[in-house]
Amino acid sequence: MVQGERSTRPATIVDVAEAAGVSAMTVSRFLRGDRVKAADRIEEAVDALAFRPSEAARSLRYGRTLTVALVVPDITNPYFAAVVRGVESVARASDYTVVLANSDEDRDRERQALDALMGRVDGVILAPVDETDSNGDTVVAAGLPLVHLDRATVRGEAPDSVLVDNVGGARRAVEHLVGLGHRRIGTIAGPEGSTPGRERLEGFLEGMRAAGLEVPADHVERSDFRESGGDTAMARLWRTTPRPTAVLVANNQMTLGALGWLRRNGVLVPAELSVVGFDDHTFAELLDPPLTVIDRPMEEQGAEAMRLLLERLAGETTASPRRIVLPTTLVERRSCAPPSEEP
Amino acid sequence: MVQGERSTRPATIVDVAEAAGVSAMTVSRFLRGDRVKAADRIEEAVDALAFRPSEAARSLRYGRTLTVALVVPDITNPYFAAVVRGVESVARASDYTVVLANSDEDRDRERQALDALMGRVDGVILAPVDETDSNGDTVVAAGLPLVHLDRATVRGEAPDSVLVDNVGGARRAVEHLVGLGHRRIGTIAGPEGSTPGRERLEGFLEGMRAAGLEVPADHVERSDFRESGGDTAMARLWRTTPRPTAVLVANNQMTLGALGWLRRNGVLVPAELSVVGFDDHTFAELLDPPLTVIDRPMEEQGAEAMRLLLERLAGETTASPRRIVLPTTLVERRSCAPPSEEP
DNA sequence: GTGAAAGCGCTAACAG
DNA sequence: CTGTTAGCGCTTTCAC
Repeated sequence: MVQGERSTRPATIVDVAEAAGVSAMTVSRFLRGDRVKAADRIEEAVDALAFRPSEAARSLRYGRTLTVALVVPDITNPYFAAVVRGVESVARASDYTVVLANSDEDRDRERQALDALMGRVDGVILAPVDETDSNGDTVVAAGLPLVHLDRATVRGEAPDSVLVDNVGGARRAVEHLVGLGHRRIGTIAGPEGSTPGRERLEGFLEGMRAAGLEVPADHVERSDFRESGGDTAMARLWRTTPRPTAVLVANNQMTLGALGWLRRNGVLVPAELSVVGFDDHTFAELLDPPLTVIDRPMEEQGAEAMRLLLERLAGETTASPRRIVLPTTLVERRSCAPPSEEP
Repeated sequence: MVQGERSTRPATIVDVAEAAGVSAMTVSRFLRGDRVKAADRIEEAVDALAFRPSEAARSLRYGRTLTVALVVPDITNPYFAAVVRGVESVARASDYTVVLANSDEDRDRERQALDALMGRVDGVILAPVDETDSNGDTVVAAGLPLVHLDRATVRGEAPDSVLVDNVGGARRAVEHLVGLGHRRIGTIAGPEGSTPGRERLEGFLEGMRAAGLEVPADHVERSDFRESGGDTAMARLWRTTPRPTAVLVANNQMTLGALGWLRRNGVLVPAELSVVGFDDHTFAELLDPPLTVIDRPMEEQGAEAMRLLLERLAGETTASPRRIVLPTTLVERRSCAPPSEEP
């Protein structure tokens, strides 16, 4: 078949019916799996004409597209890649197809993406760029089910959501460091507007309070979840006096930036500074030293989100919003050690 | 609006027409941008009813979905993230929406993804998992235009494609190393089945031949484009005798793996081994030492692919397949130095 | 078992 | 400037 040979328009169910000498209805039944006398002839005709039912016609007829959208803020983040895998694994067992869209951590892109998808999908899994935002309302207003993933929003109706225990995870990291003897612990936190940013800082502060430790203002660095942000935040943190002996970094990308800065500036981990990252990463093991992190069930998070969405799609529309919170765990590697002697 | 309030079915163009006291046709014209007397009343009705035209009906009517698919083998590779950006930037200026699918370097997943997309999109940009594969035929058979990105295939009809000068880039890397005085240069190559895998090795061998240098068989490591692959390949390469004084690694992920191994094993770069990577990476600058790489215009590659696809979609179906090859460039950082004295 | 008719929501073509 | 008619490809009645 030659590229671009679109002259012969795609075969329709009527073409198949004629070729097989039956009515369109019989072909339709055959396709659905009903027992039909002319099965053989229809099958032949389908093959011969390379017939594929028109999705557009089906969608119009059914009022559904059998497609759902997954909108994430950063496709290059391995965390979201794992989420995609989880979503797809559940979707494969259903009738639904998943399409992916990337908002690039940008509110407007997110809105555009959602706008473009409305009408093409039956439901949406969204990891919102910003908590205070309400782009998800577009989806709800269109009458489509929405599931929030990883991040909640504070505005608008709360939809179903699948989150992780960020507070507990950050607390656990602090406890680990305190257990090693650290008393001056800093953090590189995420953006205020995002759930993981807010909650991981909360957990950090809770942990410190519980241990009876003070947190000087300059030991809390606000950043942006990007590598470059982690880099500059680390630079500032290192310049404080007294400087922390350990640091919790609130996501994988920023951790890489922070470690880059430390290495370039000859700071030894963990001898001079202990580091705990948030979110595991293929990278974490390859680093020198291998990185201690707070991990979470990533694929499972995606899978849960898809399950919730499927339930909504199946019609359980009256149930009140559900909120699933998955646990976080500490993965000990070698980036943490007892603090060195006081200078 | 309450989540799940789907009881009131979405408003149709007829609902709007009635509310505004005109015919459906007039509403249709208004929506298209034509001048219409009742514009105000229609606008009001549209807002009041939260009307959104049904994409399914439009698709059926037009015979087109105004959507294209981009199918990539690894969404976590920053290279493909950049490609996505390029594709989307061109798409935004057109009427088309882009949906993303991930094949995870798996032939079957690729086929499934394409199957699911047929009928939902008007065209496909595909970065094939394997050259010897012909999943793209599904697309062509469905009468849809196809553009190959980054990787070509050898089977089936050749579609339009956007590639880069892998051979030239790899050669350039070798020339750079030879210029520094290296004579024993090894390579960690990609999978045989993929275009970049094959071509980058070709370029490497060409460069060596041109410099009059021998390449012992054990200085060529076949790997899989993954971090873990780069790691183990580096281990093997380092154990050869005599070992190379420089190495070209055929993609970004494997380079990270190789560097991880070198660091864990205390091999100093570039003092003991010079390293050139393929594909730039936010990471390349953060590494210690910053990595010298062969770079290529990634966003541009995506943009070109989308441009080719748009042309096909506009109806230039007779033009013979085009093949765009973009240049690669050497980005010198600090991972290469003259070889140390012979032991 | 099978078929004929009707309609999902939208718009091109043809009147007015 | 506006409305009427017809039909995109499919499937759900309702008949036979």
